Amino acid sequence: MRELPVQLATKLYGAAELIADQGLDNTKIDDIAEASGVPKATLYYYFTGKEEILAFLLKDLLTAIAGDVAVAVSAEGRASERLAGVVRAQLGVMLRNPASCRALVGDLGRVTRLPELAAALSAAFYEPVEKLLREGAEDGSLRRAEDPMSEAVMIFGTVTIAGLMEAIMGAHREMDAIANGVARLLLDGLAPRSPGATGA
Amino acid sequence: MRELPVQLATKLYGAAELIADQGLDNTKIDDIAEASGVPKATLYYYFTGKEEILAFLLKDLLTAIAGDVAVAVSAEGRASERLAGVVRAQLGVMLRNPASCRALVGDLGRVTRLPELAAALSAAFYEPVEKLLREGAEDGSLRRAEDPMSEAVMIFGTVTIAGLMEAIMGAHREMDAIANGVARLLLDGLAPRSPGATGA
DNA sequence: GAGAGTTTGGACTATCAGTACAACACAGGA
DNA sequence: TCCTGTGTTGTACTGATAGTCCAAACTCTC
Repeated sequence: MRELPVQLATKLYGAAELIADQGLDNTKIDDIAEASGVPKATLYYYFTGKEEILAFLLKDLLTAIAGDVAVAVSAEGRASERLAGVVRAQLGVMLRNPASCRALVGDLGRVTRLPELAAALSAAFYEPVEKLLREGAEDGSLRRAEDPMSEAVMIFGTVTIAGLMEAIMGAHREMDAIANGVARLLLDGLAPRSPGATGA
Repeated sequence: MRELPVQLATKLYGAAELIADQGLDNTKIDDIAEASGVPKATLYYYFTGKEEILAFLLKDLLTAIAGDVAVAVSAEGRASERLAGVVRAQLGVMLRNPASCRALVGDLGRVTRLPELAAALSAAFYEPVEKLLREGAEDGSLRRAEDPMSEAVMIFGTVTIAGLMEAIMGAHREMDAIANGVARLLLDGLAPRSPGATGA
């Protein structure tokens, strides 16, 4: 992939929208060319194919995150506060670039888009866990969540990413070790337990 | 999609491997036919296309998760313990079906597979956050992590999924509200703070 | 104004997803 | 036994489109 002129890069952002809406392989190269105003021949001059175009867009997103995260990491204050800053930084970039985010999942989402899968996911995870969170508030073993639904989503995210990492890397750790790590993070958090030194 | 004979479904699992390795649209229908031993004409008799085949495989994974999670949720014990069980359940299914997991990401991973993106991700997030976790252990604002790398991964997962959810659903909440929710989960965890009622 | 790198239109090719259809298998019911 | 419906499969076909090729033009810089 050749060095990309800025002007051209700018034009490409519109393509993220397109890919987000249709999924990568329902999006024709000619569509991208038309939507971005960059001729197909030029696209092929810079990229080897549409995957590389999407990769460029995602890399761009990551670079933006990298930048903002770096700032947050090296800010003033205790680590716990800066961690909160990191969270804000990443979320900020993502919310400012919804199209790229949607393209990221959209590609995987062509499959997940099917309503039955969304329903399956909800039944498989969100509803049971949400119920669990409520029960935990009852029996006192979990704190009361102000938004159980979105906490259920985050829990799912945490477990899923941890699992994917292992599945992809080829599980070198014991399942129990992973599960304990995840459970500990979810239950106890990152703040130290005893000395009331909770950040932000 | 017609009701799928069990025998046929079984044969298809091999296809997950294929899709995981090559990504969905580098995988030809004819490849899937050959690898699974199910003739192309039969595949089209049951599925409308390869997306639906992948969707079937993922739905299968979700159904398995749903089953095991349901068991964990309705087990005996306090909610916090059962939550740990949920984590184990999901991870267990995922690690037992690495090919499907890889297919899930692989499709998105065709793009992420590019080494430069993996490197970008690492630079953008894992390394800075890992550093942050170490610093937190120093200044006492975060507990000492036994495996900062994998905690960094989980943190990334939590934030990313939360962000994706908003980006996809079309951000109806304020960024700060989301960030606070995420930060609170990450820092304090789900266990109640004051009464030493930590689960599991 | 020469020459290197870039940009573009347009025509071409090769590959494959998806379709069509006929033949076959095999059930159960008359 | 034949008949009918439901799966199953091979094969041949078509249409779309990703990706290639190339020549012409355009834009720099020296």
